Amino acid sequence: MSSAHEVAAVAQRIFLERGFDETSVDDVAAAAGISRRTFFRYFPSKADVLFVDSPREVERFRAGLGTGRPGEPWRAVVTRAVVEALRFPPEERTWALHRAQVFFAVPAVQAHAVRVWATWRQLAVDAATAVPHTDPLFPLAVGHAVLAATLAAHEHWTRAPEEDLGTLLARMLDLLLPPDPAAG
Amino acid sequence: MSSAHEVAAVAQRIFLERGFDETSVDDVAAAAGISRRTFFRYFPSKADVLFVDSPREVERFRAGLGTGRPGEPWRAVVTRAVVEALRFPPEERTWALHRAQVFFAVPAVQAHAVRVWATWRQLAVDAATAVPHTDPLFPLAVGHAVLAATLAAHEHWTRAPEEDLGTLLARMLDLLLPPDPAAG
DNA sequence: TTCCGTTGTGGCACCAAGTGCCATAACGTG
DNA sequence: CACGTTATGGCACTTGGTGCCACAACGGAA
Repeated sequence: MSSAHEVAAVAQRIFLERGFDETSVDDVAAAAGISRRTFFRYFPSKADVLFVDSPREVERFRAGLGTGRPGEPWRAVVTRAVVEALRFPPEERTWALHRAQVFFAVPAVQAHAVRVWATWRQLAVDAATAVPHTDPLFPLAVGHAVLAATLAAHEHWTRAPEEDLGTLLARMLDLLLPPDPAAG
Repeated sequence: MSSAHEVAAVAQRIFLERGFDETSVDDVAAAAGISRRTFFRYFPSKADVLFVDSPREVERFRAGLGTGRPGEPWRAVVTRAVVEALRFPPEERTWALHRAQVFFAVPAVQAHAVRVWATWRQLAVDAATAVPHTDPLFPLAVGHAVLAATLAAHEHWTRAPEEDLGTLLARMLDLLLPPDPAAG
């Protein structure tokens, strides 16, 4: 009855109404009809409520990075993987937008996202390591570029919600991914 | 006698010896000879101990962004500003390296750095806005690129401390800063 | 059905980070 | 010396987070 997703939905609604810092875990637990202790069994921290879908997105990113066709440029593969991983059905658009808005409004939430970012970055670094390159900084650069582009796209999206997130992601990646190392 | 810098020095030493999460604020306060309450008057949070120099670095970054000579490419100006802002005298190298190591080892510290990052990013975004461009995503991309390059350079530095941080920063910025928008 | 092991849940006590309030010590100025 | 200002310390309180234990719910085996 009270699955993690349902608790997350309740929590996100309250966060939007009252603010993240102004809402205690007890408030969320009470509103969701569970005990405080059970809340912390569902989510390792208060902020993690907003990242319920994260494991699924990470998994899709990992899967997408492995779908490169022979001869396909690595930038295209990475871009496709990111866009596919963060795609959502139209009915979840509002939910995703609200999540992004809370994210950029509350430093404490961004703070907790650091752990999630690390996973993304590591996947991108691993993928870039497989690309032939001479500069040893190349893989790390790709990893941080993926993160920066994702962040930047979401930030712009919260200010221009009518635009398409997938397009924004692709454009940001085009601006931020390092040039092809084979060219140098 | 017990200035903020001295307390910070004591704290960083303990963090290195015993670990950040394993050291309580009471431990630091006791070791520094001040009360717990006074500690929180010096630093807004436990993690902020590691960012004592941050305001000065931010100020140097801001100043550096304003030193562009006429005709000088914007990428060169940004790169110079970042490298100059994060330059330190040789005797502080060990201190800076230790700080970077604690930083990447402890997610809680990275978490708190989000606020500092926001300042850097905003300065870079403002500087990029002044550069003639057509793509509205350009300034945001520059802001996130500066952050990503700084992070990536430090991360690499912690794994290869014999290399020069300034050089690493410049190389990472060269990889991650968007191409000149006037070319497109 | 009863018995039993597993799992989900709640309550309780506890620790650490952070804050507000107030008392008091230190200090320069008249 | 008296005074106001400022730095410090103590105390109580809130909140996030965890460990431990008790108990209810559930499914399978006798």
